[in-house]
Amino acid sequence: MTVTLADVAARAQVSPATVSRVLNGNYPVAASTRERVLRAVDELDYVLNGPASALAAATSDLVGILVNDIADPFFGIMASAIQSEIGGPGGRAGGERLAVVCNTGGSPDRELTYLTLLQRQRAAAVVLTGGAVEDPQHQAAVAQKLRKMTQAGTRIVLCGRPPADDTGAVALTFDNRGGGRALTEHLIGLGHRRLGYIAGPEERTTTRHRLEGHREALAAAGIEEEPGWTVHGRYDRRSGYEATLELLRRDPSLTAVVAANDSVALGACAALREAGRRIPEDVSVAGFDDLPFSIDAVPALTTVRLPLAEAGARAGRIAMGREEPPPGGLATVRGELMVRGSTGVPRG
Amino acid sequence: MTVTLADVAARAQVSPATVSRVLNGNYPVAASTRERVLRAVDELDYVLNGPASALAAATSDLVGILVNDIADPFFGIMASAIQSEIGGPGGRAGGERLAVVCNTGGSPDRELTYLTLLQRQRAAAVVLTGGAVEDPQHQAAVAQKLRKMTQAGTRIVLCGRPPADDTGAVALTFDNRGGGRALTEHLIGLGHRRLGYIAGPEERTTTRHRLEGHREALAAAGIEEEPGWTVHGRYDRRSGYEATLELLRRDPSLTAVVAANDSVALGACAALREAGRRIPEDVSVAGFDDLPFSIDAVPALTTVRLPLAEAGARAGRIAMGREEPPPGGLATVRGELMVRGSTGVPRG
DNA sequence: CTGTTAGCGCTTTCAG
DNA sequence: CTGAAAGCGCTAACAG
Repeated sequence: MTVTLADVAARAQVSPATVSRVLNGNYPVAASTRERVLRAVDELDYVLNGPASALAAATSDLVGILVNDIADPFFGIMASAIQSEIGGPGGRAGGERLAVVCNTGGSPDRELTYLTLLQRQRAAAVVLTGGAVEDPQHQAAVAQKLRKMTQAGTRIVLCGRPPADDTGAVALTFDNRGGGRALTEHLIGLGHRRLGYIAGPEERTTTRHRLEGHREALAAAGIEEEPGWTVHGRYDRRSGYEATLELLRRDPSLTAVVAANDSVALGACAALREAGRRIPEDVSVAGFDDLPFSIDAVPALTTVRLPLAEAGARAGRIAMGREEPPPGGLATVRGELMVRGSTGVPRG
Repeated sequence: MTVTLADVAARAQVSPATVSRVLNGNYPVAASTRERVLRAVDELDYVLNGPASALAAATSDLVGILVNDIADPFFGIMASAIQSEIGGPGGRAGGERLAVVCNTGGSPDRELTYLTLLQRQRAAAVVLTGGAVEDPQHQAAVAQKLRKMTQAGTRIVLCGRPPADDTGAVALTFDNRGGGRALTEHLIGLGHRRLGYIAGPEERTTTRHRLEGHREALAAAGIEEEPGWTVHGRYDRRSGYEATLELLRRDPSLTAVVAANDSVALGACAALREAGRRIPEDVSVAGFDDLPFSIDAVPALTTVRLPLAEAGARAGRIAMGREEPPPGGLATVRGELMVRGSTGVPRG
């Protein structure tokens, strides 16, 4: 029924091995023979059987990209950059790799299952993006899996994710703590003393690091955080909206709201506006990430720009072995404070 | 070196066949035997070899999702919904399917290559999202490939993409033309007579249909479009910004700007504001899609809401054979006009 | 440069 | 309910 390599060989009057060699291009073959084989492939409309070749060669051309939320541009931008570097279709010739992005939805279980699926497929490489869940049991399970996979020859790169020790994984970490501190220092520098903070989900490394940076800045300035100034939520707009309403209820005298990321900040702006507060005259707002839409907010959002595309591209190259991993297998990627219209001097 | 099914069989003192049956759960096995096998799997830390089983079974558990731009939430939202329905990890038990999203970047070549890769992998199903490129040669190539894949047993669903005849593919199409018309009718109803239009890339079906809807509305109202009122660009913010500047240069008397999508509309707003035009007092702006950030624009964006998540979920279910395809293999999904602050009565 | 020869690790009849 | 046997379609030594 389906055309196999043997059919092509028969038609081209060569051995299966030769067909395999011209298809893989990793072995010298006479030009005339190649010609003949290629013609046969074309005439028969032959399609290589991926599983069969992966089985025989004991490797596959799959590269996995794990993301927490594919609908969030934060991950989309990284995924896009990673993928453009893994030499997938349209990339440089030869390596026809299938970049597969897997959406974990932030669920530890899914993360593990996807890792297993990728392990089953004998993926050539896997890039895990974004913050990790801090549950020790889960982290141990992931670490063990990563270890197994590196041992099996799969290259693992963490992009925007804290390092996983003893796993053989290369990590490009974002300096969330430093960024968070810079942002809050900026606000304090403007004169703010009463700052609300809308954090992400409790158990995420990203959440914790950004919050810690914020608190470091507060502590350094001798500002004591009052209970109720921090609210946890999800990394989305709606969460920012609701959290801001809650913050306003708890302490109407806040002069600034720092959000876990830009989407949350946008939700915060909406809530503030509805509550009749002007930005930044009454309340300053700051985000994190500097996603494309952040500059379009009115006023434009003060935020910390993370070089998502650059980091993703680098992760992709490292995953493909086309770039040397950083010394110690760990590099920290810094963010850049982008001061825009949403933050200003507090009133009064 | 690596643990194989035979090792598990030996350890559990059963035949490889039995282990296979336990693992696939599609065959009666005595509870005690299953128990023993499962224990052995655990103790040996066995991982099924995906390619080997795909080869032997002649099918795989891969489901492909093709998107034009993974960094664009338009696609991210659909991909996320599709994936949640294909019973991937975290979904209902049993089917552990690997949903792989492939980013074509809008390139016809990549699209074809990814399709081939998926074909190679003997993907169980493929969902193609978003507009198609209109080049006849490319469309023929895609159609032929899709036909081949359906013949080989791969289920194909088009989501937000026009139907591909005679390919056996099910299509859930967005009513871009109707949405475009409704939007422009709304503007005309407000009193606008001079409307600029920022279209997407020339060769996309989505672009053409939305533009046609716009022109239908113009024609129905007896408004003659002046040359220069339409500019083509990409589906991103920057493009909207630049196109608006161009539109303003060509005809400063325009009272409304209709954008190809919400991102473009945001760029248009930015350009307008910088040019000192108030929205909507001086110029009304409308988008398309109703992505999450659109409601946060100031003023909030008038747009056409497309039920991206619903359509994606349905496409996913159809791809998995869990929902009956629509009659004739074709369903049209309508958008809903969302009138918000960015459109108003023209001045004067 | 090309053919021959063994498998890769699993599933699946077909018997028991 | 379980085992034995026969490949699935390809690649990779190893000879020539």
